[in-house]
Amino acid sequence: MGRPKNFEPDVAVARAMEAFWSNGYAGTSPADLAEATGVGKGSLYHAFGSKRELFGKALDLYGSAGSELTDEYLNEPGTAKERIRAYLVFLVETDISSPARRGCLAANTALELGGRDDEATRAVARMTDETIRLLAERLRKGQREGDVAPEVDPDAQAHFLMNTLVGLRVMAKTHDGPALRGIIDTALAGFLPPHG
Amino acid sequence: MGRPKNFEPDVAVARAMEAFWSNGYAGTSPADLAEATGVGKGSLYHAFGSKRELFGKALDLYGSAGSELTDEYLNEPGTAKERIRAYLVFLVETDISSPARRGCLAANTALELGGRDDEATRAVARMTDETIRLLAERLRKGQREGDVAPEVDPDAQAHFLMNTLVGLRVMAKTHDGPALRGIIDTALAGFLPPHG
DNA sequence: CCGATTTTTGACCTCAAGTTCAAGAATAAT
DNA sequence: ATTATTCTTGAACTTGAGGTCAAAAATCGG
Repeated sequence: MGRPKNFEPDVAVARAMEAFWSNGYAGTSPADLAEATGVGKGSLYHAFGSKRELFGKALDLYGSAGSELTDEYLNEPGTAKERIRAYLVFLVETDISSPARRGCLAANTALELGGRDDEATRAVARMTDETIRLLAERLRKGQREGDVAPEVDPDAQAHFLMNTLVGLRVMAKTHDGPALRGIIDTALAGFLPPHG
Repeated sequence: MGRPKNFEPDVAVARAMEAFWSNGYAGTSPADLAEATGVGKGSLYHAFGSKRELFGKALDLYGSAGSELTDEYLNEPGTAKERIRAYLVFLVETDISSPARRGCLAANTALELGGRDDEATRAVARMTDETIRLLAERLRKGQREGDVAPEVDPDAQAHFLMNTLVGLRVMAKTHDGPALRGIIDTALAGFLPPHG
């Protein structure tokens, strides 16, 4: 009972996520959030408690949407190397095709809040580790299917790829498509094919 | 003539840089800057005009100090691969040895201000390109001295290394020494030795 | 010592961030 | 209808950010 909500909390979180993504945590004010979600400031506080809690929900959403997307991308038909390349290229193209250059919410958060907000830092660490896990899993699948050399260490390689990915999304703020695609090529060149 | 300054502007900029580095641009208030520099708020405004201008000076200082350090590190005796590894290890160790985990001011700035502050974005891009230049130069020197294979493309490799470096400094916010050192190993493994 | 000039100091101002809250509106159960 | 409950709205509050300014202090040339 009680008066029904005027908005879908999930939608509001999704819109808030976009706002935080574009402008950072500190750079997004309650007024901005009200405008982005179409929900009154008071209602937002009523529903979510605080800006920080809303941000927490937004981060969670980003994490689950991101790992879903990663999973789908990596497991489409193709070799591990092909799929990983496609994934990296997709992220880079997405980044640079928008003039906003908002990059990766997780990386942005790591740099903005890292060290000063333990919970946010841990949330980012979890997302990162999840992506690393998906990459390592895909590499092992590649080894089973014979398109990744058995001497490749999937965990080490996955960590390295994650690092490359993070780097790319930061460099997307300052560099252009050709530079970024070149980096992808170089990063994947050291990636041993089988019987190599 | 006129009343002499009570402080060394260079020192104030250096201290301001530390403050911005630790807390970000938005996270550092004029009051914080006054405390960090030991200079009154009014004097800071008198001397530097605005917080943003002071930040500009701090960024410049970071850039010149950084490229000096990079240059020194890369050109100590040793092969290109040895020196580049030493450089990466040094940065990572520095990052994780401090509990503040402040990372790289340039990367922090790229993510905090990238897109929203053109001048800051360009400043970061310049620093990045300068480091890439130094790396490429060192690789060419390695080719002349015979410790880097001639088929290596110094520019492409330098871009890739820069990207790895940026990634490491972001991941230093969330991951520990062993993980980061492992990434360095993997990144450098794809680096072809001569005759190879 | 007297201006002229430059710097310091601290009070002051404006504005927005982040939050709270009282009053009213919408619903369901009785 | 009444009540209990939940949500909305808009005003209001507190705090600090970012910056300005007038007055005092320190220096130098004459």
